Amino acid sequence: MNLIFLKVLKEISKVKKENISKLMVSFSDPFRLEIIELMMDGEVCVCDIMKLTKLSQSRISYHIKILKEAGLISDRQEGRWVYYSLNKESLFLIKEWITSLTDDSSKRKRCCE
Amino acid sequence: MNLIFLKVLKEISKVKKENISKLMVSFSDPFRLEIIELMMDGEVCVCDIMKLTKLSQSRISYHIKILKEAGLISDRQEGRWVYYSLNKESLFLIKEWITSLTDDSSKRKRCCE
DNA sequence: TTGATACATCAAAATATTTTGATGTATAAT
DNA sequence: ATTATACATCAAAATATTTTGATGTATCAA
Repeated sequence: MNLIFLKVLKEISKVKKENISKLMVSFSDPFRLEIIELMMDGEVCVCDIMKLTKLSQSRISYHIKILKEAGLISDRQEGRWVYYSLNKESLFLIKEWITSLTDDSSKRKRCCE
Repeated sequence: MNLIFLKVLKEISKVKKENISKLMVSFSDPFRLEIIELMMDGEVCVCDIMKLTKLSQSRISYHIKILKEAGLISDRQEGRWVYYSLNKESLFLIKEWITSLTDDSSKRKRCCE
């Protein structure tokens, strides 16, 4: 493995980490969690979310934007409506990352004196 | 199933949701992600984290506190040192929740007109 | 073409989180 | 007893996120 290859590898893991970070941020707001949970049952439009949560329209749009930029949801326009749904791949990415955290660690100590 | 039982169930799911929410918040900061990843390899003390990340001591303590309050990490004192490690159960809880998001949904539409 | 609906975007205000530097507490070594 | 180390806590400042209300754009129906 040469230096350039290692650099590329590092870059990839950095990108992935940034992905993870954005995904996690998108989970970090209780209203976004609510919206996400609504999407469990399939596609929803903003108007659905408005009815089911009593959040204001622009507030929902704001949170939707965060979710979209994190790559957690996809959208599909149909006439005046925009339908949003969860991206399974993103969820899989997170699950993978969390799994990597629990994978049998060496339990080595690093500390100090 | 009577009403009280349903109420209790709902309460439990609310508590769980609050747990999830806190856990997610604890993942939402890039420095906390770094700290978490350091713990993958086993226990670490604040001094380890200082050496490995160049974050200031009080800054690390702050983030540690967030992680602890979310129930994501445990601590164990040994003389002057405090060793922190990941709680596998919490990670499992998140994984479970994320899995529930992907579990085959009915794809029903709710919308509008 | 006019008006209504669905949603996005924007800037300002409100609110929350994070960082910093100082100080506090406990343990341990001299 | 004094000093040094490891870490926690605090209040103030810096920074980031969220909410609000107004306005903009596209689609559709009358």
